[in-house]
Amino acid sequence: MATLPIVQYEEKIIQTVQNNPITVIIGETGSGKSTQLSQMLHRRGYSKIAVTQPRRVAAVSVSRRVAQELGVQLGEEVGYAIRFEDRTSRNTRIKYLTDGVLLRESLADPELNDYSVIILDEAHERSLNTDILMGLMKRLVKLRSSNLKVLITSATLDGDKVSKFFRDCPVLNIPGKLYPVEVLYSKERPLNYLEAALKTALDIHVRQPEGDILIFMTGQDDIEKLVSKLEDKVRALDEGSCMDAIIFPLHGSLPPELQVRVFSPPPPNCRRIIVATNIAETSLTVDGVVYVIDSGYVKQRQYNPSSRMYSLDVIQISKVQANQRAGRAGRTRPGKCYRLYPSQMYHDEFLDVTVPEIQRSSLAGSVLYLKSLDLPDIDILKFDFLDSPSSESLQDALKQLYLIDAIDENGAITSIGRKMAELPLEPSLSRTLMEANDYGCITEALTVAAMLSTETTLLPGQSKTEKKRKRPISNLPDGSGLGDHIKLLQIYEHWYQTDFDIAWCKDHGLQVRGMLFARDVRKQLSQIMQKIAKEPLDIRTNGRGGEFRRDYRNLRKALCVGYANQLAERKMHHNGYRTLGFQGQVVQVHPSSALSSDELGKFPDYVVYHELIATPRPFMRNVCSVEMKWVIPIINKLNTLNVYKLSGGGMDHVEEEPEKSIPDLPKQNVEVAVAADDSQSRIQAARERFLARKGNK
DNA sequence: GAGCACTGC
Repeated sequence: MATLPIVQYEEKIIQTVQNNPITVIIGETGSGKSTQLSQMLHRRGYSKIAVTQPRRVAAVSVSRRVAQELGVQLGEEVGYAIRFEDRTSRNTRIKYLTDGVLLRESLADPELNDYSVIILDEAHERSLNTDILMGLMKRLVKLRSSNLKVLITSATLDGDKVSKFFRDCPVLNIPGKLYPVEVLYSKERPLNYLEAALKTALDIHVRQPEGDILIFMTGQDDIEKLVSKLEDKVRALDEGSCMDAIIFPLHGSLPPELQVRVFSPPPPNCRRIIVATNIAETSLTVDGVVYVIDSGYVKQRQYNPSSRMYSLDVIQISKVQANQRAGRAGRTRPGKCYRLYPSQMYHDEFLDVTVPEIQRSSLAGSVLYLKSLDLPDIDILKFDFLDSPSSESLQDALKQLYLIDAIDENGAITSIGRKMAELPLEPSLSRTLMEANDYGCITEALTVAAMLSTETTLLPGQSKTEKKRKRPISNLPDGSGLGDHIKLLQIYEHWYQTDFDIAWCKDHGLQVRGMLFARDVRKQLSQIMQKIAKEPLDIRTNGRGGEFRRDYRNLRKALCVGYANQLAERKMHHNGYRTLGFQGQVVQVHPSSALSSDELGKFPDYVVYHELIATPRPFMRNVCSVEMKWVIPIINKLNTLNVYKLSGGGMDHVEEEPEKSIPDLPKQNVEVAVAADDSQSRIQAARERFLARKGNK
């Protein structure tokens, strides 16, 4: 432990922290900042220290380590708090927690008076929550100047920029413990990065001394292809001409038991080749990697506020990401990084830093959260972000919140909005719960919200090989044809009737992890709703299967109110839909949907959707049938919407055209690039470069 | 008739 670089800087750190409200600490991987900073400050008598982490596993493992170093029992002086799990006590002085949990705590106590020190760790990852916390901290140190210290720690964060943001606060640089990594570039732009990766990996395997290879690809598809090609080629090598090789795929949708294979040591005289997504960039650290092959691409989800659509695009990585990937080769000894692109491309085309999540997400939830804090000195549109989201994105959030009654026409939070903010859900679902509470279907709405919180984990997990097998399983409920929300509800109720039987999930092709998660979420939501619930929250089933013939009118009505910002109207003569409000988008029901058509083959006239996704064709995912008479009041509300008033008059530029709920001519094309919006256009440019390259093939 | 990177309250 004594060898950690940070230890030599203790005096300097303590002095700086004592003399300044905010300190930025730049410490590379291996500097020991995550485990040591909190202990140093604890030794100097700071009474209670919070350390945020962007990931749950990190909060748990780092706190465990610190408890061990201090020789105390986890949960006593040192503890952690993550969703569903609080291992702290009255004695806890050093508390590791996810940034989301700290945000929740600040809802109950906006001044966070429990803590004398708050450390935002891994700030360079720029998670949505960390960014919001940075904005809040800036204001909090003013309010609590006498008794709060804030530390922002990061690996590669641009120290000057952050220092400037925090009124020129001091920046301390702590060296890391990484070994040197030699970076090698391709001479040419790759025509096909899969082939280039294959060739490079074989080359390393045949010519280079021992050491594992880590290859960064973009997704499951690429990974599976590359793994099988590598296996073929390695098998074809002459016996004894080089050491053995064993090849592992590594990505998020891999079952956990296959993921952990990369942590067990390889057999002797055998090289491991790990083909991974971004998961290996930060979340999982594979020991023994000496060679990194970097495709230069990443798959990233982004939100476009002008079309209100998500897309999942393959884009060029940033320089920061490229260097993070390279660093993965130097954790145990000097390594090499092979970049499958020329250095000129790295220097001229790659963005310096990754576009932060706050500029790639829908902000309805975050804006509602900030509104609910009731900070008198904060105007949402002028909230001080390290990197501000576009005004378009903030306007989009305000419009959405207005349509679901979370804020009034002047942009002030309503009493409904206040209750919504307490629920760890997207605003449309929290609004649905509020309405369901009045319609006597809260227990069903809780289940729907919990099931939707798990998203894809619920769907039958099928790998490539299983895909061809025609699903023999699946006598799962079908949502009575009313849509996916109802189907999810029925599935959960079925599971409930089996007493949460794990085997039942497996038999029906449901992912056990996802179902258990839904159960946890439902429990948590019930606890929060308990205070205001008008009837029991426990699941009610009559046990005779009769409930599956019901029409779920009240629940669908509640969904219609909750999803007032996510409504679509079927086009006259076919099954395409146009979204209602702002800029109508032409979209289709996702083919996996449980929604059924009538005897004429027509879908219902109106549906609500959980999300729009361009893949690249625009689809509504998770839809539910609603009735026209429920929709009319929403259309009326849409027509009275005034963005200028919503933003409290603080909007810099106002659209000249009044908002129309139903455009005269539907827009056929999705607008992707928004000239005024820097982050969107930068993302788009990165994407176009990728597509241009792809076209070269 | 499509296909999904990674987190998190």
